[in-house]
Amino acid sequence: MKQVTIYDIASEAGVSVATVSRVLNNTAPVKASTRSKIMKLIKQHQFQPNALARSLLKKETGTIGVIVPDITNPFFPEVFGGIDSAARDKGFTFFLCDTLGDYDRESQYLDILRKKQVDGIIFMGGRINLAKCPTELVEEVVETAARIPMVLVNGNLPGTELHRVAADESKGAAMATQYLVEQGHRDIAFIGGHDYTSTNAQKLRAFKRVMNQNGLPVAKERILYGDFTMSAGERLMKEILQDSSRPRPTAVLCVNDFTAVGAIKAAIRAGIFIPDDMSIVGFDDIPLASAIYPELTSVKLHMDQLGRNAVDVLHKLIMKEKVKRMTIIEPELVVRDSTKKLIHRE
Amino acid sequence: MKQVTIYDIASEAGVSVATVSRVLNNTAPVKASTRSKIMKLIKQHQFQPNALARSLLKKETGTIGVIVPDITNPFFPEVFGGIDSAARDKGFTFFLCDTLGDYDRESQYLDILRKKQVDGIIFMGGRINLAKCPTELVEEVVETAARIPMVLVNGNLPGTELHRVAADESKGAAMATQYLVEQGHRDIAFIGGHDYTSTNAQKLRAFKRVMNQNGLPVAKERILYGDFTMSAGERLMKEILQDSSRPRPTAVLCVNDFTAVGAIKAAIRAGIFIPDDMSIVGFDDIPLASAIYPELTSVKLHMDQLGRNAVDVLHKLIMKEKVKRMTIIEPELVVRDSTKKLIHRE
DNA sequence: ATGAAAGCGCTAACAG
DNA sequence: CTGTTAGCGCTTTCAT
Repeated sequence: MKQVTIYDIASEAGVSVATVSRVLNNTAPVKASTRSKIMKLIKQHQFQPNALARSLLKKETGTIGVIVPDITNPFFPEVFGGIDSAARDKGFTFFLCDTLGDYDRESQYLDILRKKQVDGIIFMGGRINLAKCPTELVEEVVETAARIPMVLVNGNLPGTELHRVAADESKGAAMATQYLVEQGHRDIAFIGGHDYTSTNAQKLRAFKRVMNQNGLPVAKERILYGDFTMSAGERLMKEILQDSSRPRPTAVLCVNDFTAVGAIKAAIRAGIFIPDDMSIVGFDDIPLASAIYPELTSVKLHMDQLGRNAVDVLHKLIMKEKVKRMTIIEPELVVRDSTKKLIHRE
Repeated sequence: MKQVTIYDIASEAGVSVATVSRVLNNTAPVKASTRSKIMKLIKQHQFQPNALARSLLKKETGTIGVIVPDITNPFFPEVFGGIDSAARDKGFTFFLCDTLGDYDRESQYLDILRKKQVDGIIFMGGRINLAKCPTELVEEVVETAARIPMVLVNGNLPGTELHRVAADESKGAAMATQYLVEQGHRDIAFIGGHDYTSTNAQKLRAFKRVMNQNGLPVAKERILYGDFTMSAGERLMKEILQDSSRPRPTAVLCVNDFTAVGAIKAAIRAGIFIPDDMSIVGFDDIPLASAIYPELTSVKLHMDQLGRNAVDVLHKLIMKEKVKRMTIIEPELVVRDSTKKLIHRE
């Protein structure tokens, strides 16, 4: 089916393309009768102006590129939801770029998004979550950001001036730890993720700091590393339970909800009651957290707000308005049923 | 920062734009020395050809529009993952259009995608899941599909010739029901979704049919309707448990996993052990299903395959190759820990 | 092997 | 109020 253009409409209406363009964009007054004649033709032919041609000229596409490491991980759809709800009324459409955390794919997408002339980029995951990101990878991002407005969500590239929106994970971990301590827990384990990620580093540091401030020791055996998955949570919890060299911890802080859910499963399987025998805290508060039984106590990161704020910042960047470089979202500890005051047994 | 164009590269290299275009696309032989000179300039300026201009000319954008009703519902990221993995190597990028199940937004996106000249559309959710879809809504889709290759995923618009890829939900429901019956269950309830959705209708019909075939009655009180959410599952399970007019069913078939998870929670809270006191089957097999305790027996719909097959069909449509109008994905019953053989107590 | 020039469909001066 | 025209950045004949 041949694409109908503004020329077809114009000639059929007996006017010039300029006039058609004018009614299309309401960019100048058009005689009512001409206008309605044109409108009729537009309806009749189901004419939709070619956005490529328009964008080519206007140098704006109304499109935002959203880079995520794994859309299958509930964290990111939640953020995306926030992005969408904040940007759709501004008329933006989204390229969803799923990188699978692969740096090469990130690079490719950065290129593609430039070619496609997106108005802005929201970058999540992958290289911006590394405790130490290789210089070339940083450079790439910086160079793209020099040409296209960009905001990093929940990540960082130290040494750069990139705009960021992030949850205060360190504070969240501190809150959770302090809460557990106040519930009477003294022997708390930390089930972490990859040690080369900044999120793991931050949470672990905060955990240790708060334990310290409370005069509580953290044995080396109490720090476990995994890969942020449910099965890692299961495996690590099993490890903890099998360690017969010491009594089991009365509480566990997990690096994210997946890990916590896995840990809970392993515990229940081993006949340990949650929260009676052991308290468990997750991180992120993805929908899963309140879906399981017992409902998970978790540090809510307000993923939707993360998305919404990212759009705010990005939009200002696009409009060349002034924005502050860093936006912090306050986390919130959501206490549910997986944690409990410790009844000292002696 | 001024966008650098093919003209800048050309003039700086002392050649014509045609030559630059040729090295860019490898579309005709270029003298090695010229080529390398150009390449160098491209690298140096970080030149990326403007895809809009190219697409305007070529009449293809390498972009697919993916319409989903709710990216926050794990079902859709899974499908999207399949789409992505099948299409990215073909060089496609994706517009993710989240409609929130709102028909107006669906219409808008259909328009936007046409304007943006996408090469194809994958349509999920909303109007294509209605048991009876209003004619105007059907028309819109048909008209779009007349201009842009489109495939409907897990939905249908009866009376149209649109291409579809769908899981056999009816069969899935039949399998699950038959399985429960074979486990000795005779009093089975069905916790459904909205009665105006085709998915609910299909599953319910299959459920009743199989019960019938086994000579088992289905009391009216055993069919409950909700809205596919966890809280509906909770509420409906409570309702079932509070009905003192009859013994509680020994098994429950749920319209989806969310509902099942909610039902399980309500049951556990009421002191009912799953699966010992009651068997529960979910539908879809989203990741959540295997995350909870007890792990949920569920009808796996192979969401990723749904996505992959949709891309296959769409790609052939785009290439104007022949494709069959309907692709069925076989469901699979995944038996886990939420179901159990019924031990008759009398 | 390379260049000149004609568009792709649209918008935005500039005239009238 | 409306028409003419010059591009936006790129690809592609058609020459050379």
